[in-house]
Amino acid sequence: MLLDIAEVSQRSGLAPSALRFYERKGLITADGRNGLRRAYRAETLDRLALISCARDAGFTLAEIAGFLRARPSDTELRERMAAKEREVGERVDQLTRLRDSLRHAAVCEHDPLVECPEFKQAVRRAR
Amino acid sequence: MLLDIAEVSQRSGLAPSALRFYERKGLITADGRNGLRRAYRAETLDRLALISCARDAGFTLAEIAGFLRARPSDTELRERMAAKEREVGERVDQLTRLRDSLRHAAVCEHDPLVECPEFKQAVRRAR
DNA sequence: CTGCGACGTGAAGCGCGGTTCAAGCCAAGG
DNA sequence: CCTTGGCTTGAACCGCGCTTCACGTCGCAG
Repeated sequence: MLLDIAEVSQRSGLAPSALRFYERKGLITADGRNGLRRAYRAETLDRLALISCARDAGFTLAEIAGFLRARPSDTELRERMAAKEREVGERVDQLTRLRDSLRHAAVCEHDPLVECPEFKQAVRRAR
Repeated sequence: MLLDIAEVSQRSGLAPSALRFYERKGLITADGRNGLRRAYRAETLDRLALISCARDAGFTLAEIAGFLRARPSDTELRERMAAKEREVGERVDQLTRLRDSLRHAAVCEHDPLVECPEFKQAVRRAR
């Protein structure tokens, strides 16, 4: 019932070295061994998807490890998650403005582009 | 008319060491010297705001340097900017879903939180 | 003239998120 | 039995974005 590390690596898109690295950092655990080879439960794939997602979103591995240990009773952690939610929300706004700037820059005729007043204004809004 | 490095550092929120670092990387130039001290034109502050903004958005300094050199005639670069715009757009969508997941996680009663089906589904959507 | 403090330089160091390397073990196939 | 190939380990290394360090040079106040 356990998946070999090669299988997990392939299906998660993460290198075996990354899986071992995550194990050292306490993000995942190997649930068995085939000889010396690590073997993982299928749910580990869900967990890895979550980790990749959060890491892409700019969370540090240490933060992710914290959230993974979360239990409903941990109110301090809940507060940190709520704070993180606000932070992510701000980031969404900022990136949205940046995307709009890029959209304009891609068709703007100013030379250099950086001097375009529309672009500059967008940057000011994005601060 | 030129601003001393200390002034620029303070007003941009960047350490003098960071300004020198950016100069080595070709992101900014010192437009003069007061004795040995670097001095910058006021527009450098705009430029630094742009750099900070883009860096916060996940651009590498090398990418930023490329965009700063952009001229309207540089069609290859325009294409890269358009590509980056799409990329940022995807990131906005992903972060939006992540924010929604966090919002739910902060009030969810599952133990551990990671096992909440609603949360898991949100992660799948965010992939 | 003599500190003092903030700048200058190049080189080294740091934290993050891994990858790569050297050396070794193990299971399967020829 | 022996090779092959993919895993194991700890340790070293990498690229990024800076900061810190050691050492030197300014300009100004006392």
